[in-house]
Amino acid sequence: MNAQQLTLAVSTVIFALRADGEGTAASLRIPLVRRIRGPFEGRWALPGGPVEARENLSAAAARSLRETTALEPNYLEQLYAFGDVDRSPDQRVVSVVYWALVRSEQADIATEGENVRWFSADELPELAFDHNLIVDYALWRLRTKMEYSRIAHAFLGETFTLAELRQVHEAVLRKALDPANFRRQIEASKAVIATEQQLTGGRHRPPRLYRYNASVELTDNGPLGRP
Amino acid sequence: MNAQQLTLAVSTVIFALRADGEGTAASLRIPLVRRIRGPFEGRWALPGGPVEARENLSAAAARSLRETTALEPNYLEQLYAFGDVDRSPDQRVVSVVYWALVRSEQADIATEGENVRWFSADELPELAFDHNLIVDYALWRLRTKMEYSRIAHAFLGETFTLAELRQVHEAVLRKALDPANFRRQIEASKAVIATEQQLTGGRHRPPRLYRYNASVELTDNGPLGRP
DNA sequence: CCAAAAGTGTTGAATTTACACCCATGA
DNA sequence: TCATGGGTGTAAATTCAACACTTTTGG
Repeated sequence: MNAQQLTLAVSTVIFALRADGEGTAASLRIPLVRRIRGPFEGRWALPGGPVEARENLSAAAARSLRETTALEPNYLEQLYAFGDVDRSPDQRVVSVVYWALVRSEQADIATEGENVRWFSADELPELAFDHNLIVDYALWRLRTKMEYSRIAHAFLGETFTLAELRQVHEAVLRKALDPANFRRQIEASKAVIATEQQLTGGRHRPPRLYRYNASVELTDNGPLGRP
Repeated sequence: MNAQQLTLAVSTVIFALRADGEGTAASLRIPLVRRIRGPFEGRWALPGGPVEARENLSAAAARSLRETTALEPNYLEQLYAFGDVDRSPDQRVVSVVYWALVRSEQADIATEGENVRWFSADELPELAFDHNLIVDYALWRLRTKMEYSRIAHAFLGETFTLAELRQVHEAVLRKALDPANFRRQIEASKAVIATEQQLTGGRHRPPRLYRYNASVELTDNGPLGRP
């Protein structure tokens, strides 16, 4: 192996929940950056860049993410290493891809300009390289993991109502969930702790606010622990 | 990034089910190779090697596995990319690690010599680099996946009895399973097809032989399909 | 009072688990 | 015939899913 022949890079699929307009239900959105040089110049691509010699892979992912979109992820996990010989036309590039979740407030702050734009995760244009496949795989992982872990909390703030938590699940899984059964499931899992506060201002009975139970891991990654 | 500073390698955790002696229950075993140069000279390590410039990652894993142990895996899947800065003392090495399953017959053929030896997966010596962590993670993935996929078939031959299939599960999960309920679970999953043959020679009622149902994928890897 | 979402209760269905029991073979 | 694992039956326990109903607020 040899640097002239092989490059190691990181890329990140960033997910946020954002509503299109007022009153619309939130949907999964990801930020993409426009390529300013070839190959695939002008096409949209995942944020990323080369790995520095003295930088861990996850640090490289967090850095390139900060540099291109100014986002601070709430959750970051390695997705897969993509390294097929022909995935980049000129040189050989092996990309270690991460996926990240950011809070809605974060996503609003994120710079959106000529070269950074948010897209609906289910309706992407044709992207550079094999990035469509990568996003599809990240989406699949997110949806699979939503069903058996607590990652939904990474989309929410310090306190939240059970309806908000349920809406996260509904937006990601794209299906309605029974509020009564959802409540019991969450309570049985001990993933949340009830606070004494409630959220006022709605035109109905004020819901109780909950807090994430820090003694329960977001996900079980076995011996790797929190990545 | 630069070749003098960063090396890309592949390693593989290979699992086989082998009985210690006659009549003993089979247990999970993995082959390791002895390092013949520094760092960690003399220590046992996972088989692997550098990625060739014009070779896919999975091909590199299969090749290095063939070259060091002469094994042909029945199942091969990417595990994780390990790339912490300090995981190798001298140079920076990023390893894309795969895990593989081989049949018992294969494992018997496998060369065992001065520099290749099979170890019980749960009682390993102190290995080179971060390879103990890697094996622990691979074990965790194998055990997790055994519960919701059909990878157990990768340990077995063309035809097998349900008792043999159950013993694979029991050996990997290290717990006894109810034969009656196991049978119903497997039959409900449509993962196997009954043949007309039965296995004679036992000192009891001859069990029916089954065949793996090829129309059911071994595992669901979403958009990645079979790796 | 009414509408709307919060929150509780209840019931039947589906799934899991434990274990009793019959079957077919070799010795 | 007996021991042994193959294979079937069944009932209790647990979990899941659907939905009725009560509560609490704003208007």
